[in-house]
Amino acid sequence: MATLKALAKEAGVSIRTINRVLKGQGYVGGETRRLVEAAVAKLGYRPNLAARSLKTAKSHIVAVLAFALDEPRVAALAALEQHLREAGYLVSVTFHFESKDDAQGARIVRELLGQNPAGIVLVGSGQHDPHHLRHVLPALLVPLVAARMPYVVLDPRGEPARACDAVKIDRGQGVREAVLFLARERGRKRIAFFGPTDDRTRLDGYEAALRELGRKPLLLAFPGLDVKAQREAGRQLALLPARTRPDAVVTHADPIALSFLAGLHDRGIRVPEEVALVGFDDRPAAALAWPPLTTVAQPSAEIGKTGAAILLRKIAGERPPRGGWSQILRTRLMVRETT
Amino acid sequence: MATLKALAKEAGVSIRTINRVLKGQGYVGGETRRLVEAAVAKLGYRPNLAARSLKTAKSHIVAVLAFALDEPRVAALAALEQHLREAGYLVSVTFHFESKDDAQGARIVRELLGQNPAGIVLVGSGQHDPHHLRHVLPALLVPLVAARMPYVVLDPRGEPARACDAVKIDRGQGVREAVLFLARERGRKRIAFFGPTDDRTRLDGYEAALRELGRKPLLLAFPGLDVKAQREAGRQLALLPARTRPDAVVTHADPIALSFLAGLHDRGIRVPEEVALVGFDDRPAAALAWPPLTTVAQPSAEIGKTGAAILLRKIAGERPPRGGWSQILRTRLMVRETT
DNA sequence: TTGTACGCGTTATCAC
DNA sequence: GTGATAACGCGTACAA
Repeated sequence: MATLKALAKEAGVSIRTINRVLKGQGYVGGETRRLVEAAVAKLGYRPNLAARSLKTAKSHIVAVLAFALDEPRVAALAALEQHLREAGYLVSVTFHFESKDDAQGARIVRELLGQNPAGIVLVGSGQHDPHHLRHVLPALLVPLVAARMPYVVLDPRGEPARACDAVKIDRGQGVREAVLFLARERGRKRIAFFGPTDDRTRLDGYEAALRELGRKPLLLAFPGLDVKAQREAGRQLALLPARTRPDAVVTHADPIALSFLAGLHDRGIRVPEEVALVGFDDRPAAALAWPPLTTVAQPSAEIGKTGAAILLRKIAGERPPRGGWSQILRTRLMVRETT
Repeated sequence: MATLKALAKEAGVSIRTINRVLKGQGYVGGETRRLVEAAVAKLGYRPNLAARSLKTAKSHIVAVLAFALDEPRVAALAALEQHLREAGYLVSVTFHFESKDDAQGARIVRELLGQNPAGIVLVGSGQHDPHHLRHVLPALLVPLVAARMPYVVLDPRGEPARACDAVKIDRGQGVREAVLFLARERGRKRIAFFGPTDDRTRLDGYEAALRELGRKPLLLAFPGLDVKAQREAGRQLALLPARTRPDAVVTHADPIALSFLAGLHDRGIRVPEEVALVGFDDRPAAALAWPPLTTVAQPSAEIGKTGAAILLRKIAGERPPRGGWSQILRTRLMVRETT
């Protein structure tokens, strides 16, 4: 590969001059400039980034540590990458999907720190993993903070046990809007919630909305993340007499909504006529369901963009703004055919 | 960050000795070794990878260029990353989702080459993009080959117009197995195909299976990738008299199958009793559909693993084996409730 | 406006 | 066994 020295020889000028032409700083004679540019084109010169990094003591790599990547997260990651690329950074991705082994996570963070990246991005866990929020994520943050490594967490899906700089989604607000939509636009009277109860973010929104409506919360028993059990829960709904049966169900996530929906179909309950249904996340499966699932969409592209912006400012050494770096983004209700 | 020099000072030995201890090559006195190890632990020494890359003229980065990332591809990418990580490489990812602009693709490849990565991985387009296979992908391969950059294409979803080293899926075989399963295990008599006809890979498998069965192909008119039109096609099926109506439909991909399924539901056609249905890819939406969709699964983890193996051997400078680097992997039929 | 020379941290060659 | 030391390619202070 061509080096600056070879380039200087080819163009018959000094390295310093080449440098000025490439950086576009300072004045260079027009003829000299043309000579240099011709040499660059001829030799196909590319700066050696390792040498540059060594000299400037700056890494041009931002490391992403991903604990789960469903489609909304991939979209967020793509947006993040695009913005960081425009700022001159290369994005590396390390996958750590089996989050059960806490020690391995620590090892991976150590390895990432060993790469001396300019910053680190953590992309939160999959759907509903309290263990991750309470133990895994906080443990990983400690060495980052200790090393003063600029970092940002993308959508931790809940409240981590340790305060951190993150781009968050206002899930409570999303659920609240969905409930109010069902009550006001669709005239539903008995709006239930189906999902884990140890994640307060969505439940708070649900309860807030019911308070606004002057109604009592209606929590369907949630059997856990087992798909078959969730489908069975949908079937059970048919056993309730139509008069006391919920006429709308807001769920914790799209997969949960779709499993529940399958149970409703099994028993011939008509959706949305008898029971309306709302998911959360707007995964591809939601739009492809029958009927297409109304769901609360997270602003994936904005998550990535905001995360990139925060990270770049932290890398630049800016002081945190009042209230800290974290930002909370709004969701959007995607109305389809289950409501 | 601690350097070798600081380490040498701390341990009271020369840099060369430190190096021997860290690399474990040559003999070092036991006492000296302990001294060095203590210093490493105390200063938290991490080798500067930029300096190492500069000296060894080897990059430790493998660049991935992704044109689309649905869940099966993310799984493949995760497997690829894990294997490359074990081999000491860092995986960078560049997203290029808007593949319409061919010039931008070329620019991104130029930029990636500018990073001087050890190798490059191309992760193929989304579902059914003939333009990508005929023009975009071949155009991107040219500079890679010209620069003698080790590369591998992960699952190009069809046959690119230009021969390339790739991990491929035997889609034809997958479709063939699905058809034979429907005929032999499920006793279906009129098995139709629903999907684009300009992609021969799946159609060939379909036709081969029907030949084996001594039957005539039955191609449903395909309206293109518009979801609503696909759903309408499902509705149209109801208009056919039950005696001539297909009793099974094999489709080109899961999203297409699910849109078609919605149309069947709209008209009250029972699945699988009246019409069986098979998808392709095993996306999350397939398992979450009602009824859960039988589909042909691609071996995502194996795709990633195989891709990593090929790339590592190309990076190591091995000569291509007889028949070239490319490998074709088998699919697996996931039998669920639509058959 | 242009040229020279040094140092970044690592690796590896060469003497001792 | 161990210690100096040169070189990788780039960026820039300093000199001309």
